[in-house]
Amino acid sequence: MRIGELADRSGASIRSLRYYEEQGLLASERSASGQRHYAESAVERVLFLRRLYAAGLTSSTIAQLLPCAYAPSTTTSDHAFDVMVEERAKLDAHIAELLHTRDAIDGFIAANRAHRGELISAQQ
Amino acid sequence: MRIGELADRSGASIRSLRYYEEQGLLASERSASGQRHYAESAVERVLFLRRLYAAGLTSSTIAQLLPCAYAPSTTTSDHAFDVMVEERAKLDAHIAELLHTRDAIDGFIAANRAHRGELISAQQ
DNA sequence: TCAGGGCCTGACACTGACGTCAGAGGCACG
DNA sequence: CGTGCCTCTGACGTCAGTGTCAGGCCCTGA
Repeated sequence: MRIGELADRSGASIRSLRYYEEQGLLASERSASGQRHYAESAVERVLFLRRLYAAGLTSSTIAQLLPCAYAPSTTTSDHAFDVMVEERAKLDAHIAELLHTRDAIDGFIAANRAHRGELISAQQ
Repeated sequence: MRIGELADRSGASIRSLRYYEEQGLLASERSASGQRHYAESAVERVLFLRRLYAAGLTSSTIAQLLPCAYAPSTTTSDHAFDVMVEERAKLDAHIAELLHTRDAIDGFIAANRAHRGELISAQQ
């Protein structure tokens, strides 16, 4: 498929797809005229890339761990494996932080609901 | 306390503290000469601000929901309350995404460990 | 009273993942 | 064969939070 279709199906913009390629995260076959062509599997790959971006990973970090994700058979992926384990740990810490933040917000929401409840009671 | 101490105790840079003030997120008393002075409570407030930033909230979003967090008694905080509830929902969705991503990474890690196990077995 | 560190404002630099525009060629369809 | 949509490269713009620098005032201790 061409880049427009991949964009539609993955939810990424055409600009983003070209950027991912520039960063070495997404390969493409080129037609004689230079147009990019992608296999079906590219859709899922882009979705995974977007997931990693959403998790706060940077392009270069993703580039480092990708070999681990897509070529577990290579012996050269020691670094990729280490990076992936490290990022998993960071992600875990980040999730814990977010849970804590969510609890804090829940506290404020509860306090407000209580106050609103009082207001409503007072009005009645 | 002055800005330098607040920076030390909150972990935020002096630059950031001034920026938070500029965005209406952090008030300060000014001395006659114009220097900022903060109460003890500012430390905790800055920590909360940093937590919200880390959760991906933007300055203006934080500014919108802060009244709800620090003045639940005002009747004017309807909008703040709505924003806070909305952000809590987004945060929840984000956490779910991250958990999903973590699972995906765990899958890759497991696949790699398995392969490494095979390698080690083959070497023995 | 001088030194040195903290603080002030204002402004420009930077980073990263894009948006967007310009100018040009590719490709299918009527 | 031309029209219209898709794609190409290259380059500059954007946004948000922050770093950093300049030029100058504040304030405490020797």
